[in-house]
Amino acid sequence: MNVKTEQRTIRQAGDKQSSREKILDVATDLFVEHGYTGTPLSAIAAQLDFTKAALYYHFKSKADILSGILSPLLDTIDELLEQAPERFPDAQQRWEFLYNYSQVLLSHSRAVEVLAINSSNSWLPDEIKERIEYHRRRTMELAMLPDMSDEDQVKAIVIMDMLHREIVFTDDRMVVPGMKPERRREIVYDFIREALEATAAGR
Amino acid sequence: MNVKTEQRTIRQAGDKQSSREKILDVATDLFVEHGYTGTPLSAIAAQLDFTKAALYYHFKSKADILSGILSPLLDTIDELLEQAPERFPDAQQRWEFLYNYSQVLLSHSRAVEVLAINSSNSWLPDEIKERIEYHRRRTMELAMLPDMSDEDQVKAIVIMDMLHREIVFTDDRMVVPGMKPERRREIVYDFIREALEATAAGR
DNA sequence: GTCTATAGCTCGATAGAC
DNA sequence: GTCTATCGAGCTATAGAC
Repeated sequence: MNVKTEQRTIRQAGDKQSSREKILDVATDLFVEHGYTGTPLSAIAAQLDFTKAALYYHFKSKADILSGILSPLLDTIDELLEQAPERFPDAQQRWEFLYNYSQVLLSHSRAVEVLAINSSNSWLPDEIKERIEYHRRRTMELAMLPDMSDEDQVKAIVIMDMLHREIVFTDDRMVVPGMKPERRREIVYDFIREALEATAAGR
Repeated sequence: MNVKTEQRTIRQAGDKQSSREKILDVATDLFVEHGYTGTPLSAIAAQLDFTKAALYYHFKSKADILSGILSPLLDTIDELLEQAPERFPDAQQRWEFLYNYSQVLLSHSRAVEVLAINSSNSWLPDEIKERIEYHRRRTMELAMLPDMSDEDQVKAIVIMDMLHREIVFTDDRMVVPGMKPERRREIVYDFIREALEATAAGR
């Protein structure tokens, strides 16, 4: 009997999640808190009152659990990138894309967090590593406009990084006391959009 | 006999480093590449043609090696923070401090990288965790000016985060092809300074 | 100051009962 | 679908020789 089974995220009412979903949910929490290599399967099993062996019915390996967490995010980004043209001709269309991109990240913010916390990628399955590398390269390309100066390219890169960070670190860190998350997001998005538009004007 | 002992960073000519320094050097490389929990002591020992047991003459635990890597950085930040006033009255003095702060981070950039890569802090010794938390809070305070609006506070936070990121990720990622690191740094610093000054003007 | 040897444990993963 | 039981490997850390 395990006394300490605190629920770290809000589960569905009635707890109708499948075991697979429960495992992914708990694993996400632990991977964010202790990192992937820092989280043994025994910890995931313990929080669910499962045994380690039970996990292997649903996933073929520890890395497979990680893939299960990240895949929905990566799939959605793939879809978004497929719809995008080779390059955006103007700042307006670029911003629309980047905003949509940020919404995708937000809708999978837990998975984004897992990636951000475990920024040493060496233990990631190769397939996942390649997809992430492609996403990074492609979104950077799309953050650029034709004939941009070197200076504005650097700025666009830095601003894109800011956009990524905003998804991950709003909840608990670096927050102005008493400010609602929505308000903060609004301010940051405005700041990002204005800074990006300045790079469009300067070219 | 270990054949594979590639040197990952440039060592001093003549290899006059003490064993302690060698261990810290190699451990830094591996902690950045595979993370702290992802790096066994055997990997550190193997790259030095030491045995695991030999490491325990110089350090009392794995966490102690980590402390050895981080302490010089944390000590230097402590010194800088001791010299700072409670608050900076104007944007000029604030920027001077933040620039000095960035130079400190740069002069210990490998240690900063170790911290950034292992952003899940749960395995850090408590003493180190507390020092880092204090540094983060204090530098954020010092990035603020008196009577700043909420909006400008958020911007200052985001910009400070940008400054941190610039220290860590210049070398290998998100770089404009063919651009020298010095040029990039110059552009980013200018961007940061201008953005920060805008928050001073807006209050 | 570095070694061999090993304790004591936990890891990821598997076999097979129910 | 989850269990008990267990394997072999790898882990941190220690004891004690040299």
